Amino acid sequence: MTEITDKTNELPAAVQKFVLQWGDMGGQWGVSRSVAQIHALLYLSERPLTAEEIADALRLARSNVSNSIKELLAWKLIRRVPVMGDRRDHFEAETDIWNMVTRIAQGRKEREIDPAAAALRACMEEAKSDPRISPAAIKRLADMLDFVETISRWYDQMLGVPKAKLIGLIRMGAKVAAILGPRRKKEDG
Amino acid sequence: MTEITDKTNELPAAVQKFVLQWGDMGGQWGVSRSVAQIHALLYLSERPLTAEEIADALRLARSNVSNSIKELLAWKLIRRVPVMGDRRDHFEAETDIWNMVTRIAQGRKEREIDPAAAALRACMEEAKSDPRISPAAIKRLADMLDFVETISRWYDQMLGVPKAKLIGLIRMGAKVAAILGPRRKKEDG
DNA sequence: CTCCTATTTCTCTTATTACAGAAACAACGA
DNA sequence: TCGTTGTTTCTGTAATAAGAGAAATAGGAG
Repeated sequence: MTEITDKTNELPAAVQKFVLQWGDMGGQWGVSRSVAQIHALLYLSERPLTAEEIADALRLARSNVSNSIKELLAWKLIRRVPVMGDRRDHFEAETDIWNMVTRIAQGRKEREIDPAAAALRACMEEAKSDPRISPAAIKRLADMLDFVETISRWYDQMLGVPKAKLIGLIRMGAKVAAILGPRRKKEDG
Repeated sequence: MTEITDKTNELPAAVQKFVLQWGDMGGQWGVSRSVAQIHALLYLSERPLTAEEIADALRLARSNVSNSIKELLAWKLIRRVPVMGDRRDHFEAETDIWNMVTRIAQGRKEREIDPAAAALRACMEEAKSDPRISPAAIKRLADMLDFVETISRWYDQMLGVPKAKLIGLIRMGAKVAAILGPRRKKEDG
């Protein structure tokens, strides 16, 4: 590598804006900024990039990129792709947004909802055998548990629906809402 | 108040566990731990509590409780209730979980999804007038924008559906999934 | 006006997290 | 056995967020 790092290789403004915005959004959710930024970059990249290209483009530490890539791979939001004549690893993003979100949804469910449900169940057990806990409180715990389990089940069911149908279902939202009689169009006070 | 603070007034273990767990979950989401804990406590409490009772039970600073209460009120997850013969404010939680989640969903949409969509639109505009951005990248940005807007619309529509019907819809999830032919029940390997 | 209650605001401390940068380690091919 | 590539681990640091505690403020009720 005898050539000097070329600073004119900077990202186009629009890409940069997207990367920053996406990274920031990631931060507000559970994801680290680096992870989200790398994902954004790969999502907009035409060709697979190496870890070093990523580190260079985003000015991140190589180690950070390595770990973030591992995380993105675990989420299956990016994949390793081989490139002819280059021994280095290259990565590209999943470009199908619906695949992306189902994967994220699945991951978040497993990592957040399921453990929460388990903890709730434990609370319930403990509460039932504690005379100090009022029946009302027990009922509320039960309601909560029921809710969480209902949602959990629903999540799984929806994840089982083929992508195309799910998209249709969501795009049909307006009709579903209308059929279910959201609020009659009379004059509302 | 001449009586000594009675340390035997501690929360039952099950309640404590719930409060801690809930507070922790809040942290993983966007909510501060205190806010989530206070909400958990009120959710299980039989009677409305004063800010000081809350501060005492959770060992939080009074100021912290005050601010957290304000936040919970803003989310409409708790409400102020008057108590006969006591000038102090008392608070109780919304106990209907479906109301709770619709309020949270609405809030998060306004605070997170809508701004993200706006930022994305801005990126799109900028990208379209930048010759360096490949058509492929533009397409991906467009896909993303379309997705976000679809979801945003869907959110609004679902929030417009009356609670009871929404519950029914979700509980029916299995049937919906089945009708949409998730994967035929033949013998799965 | 003067208690009592509640809210609000400040500052300070602590806890958490993200990240850089160095270095150790593993795998593989020439 | 070296050189290349990648992963992993460690340590320090900077940024952020949360919460404590004091103090100022506001509003009623008597």
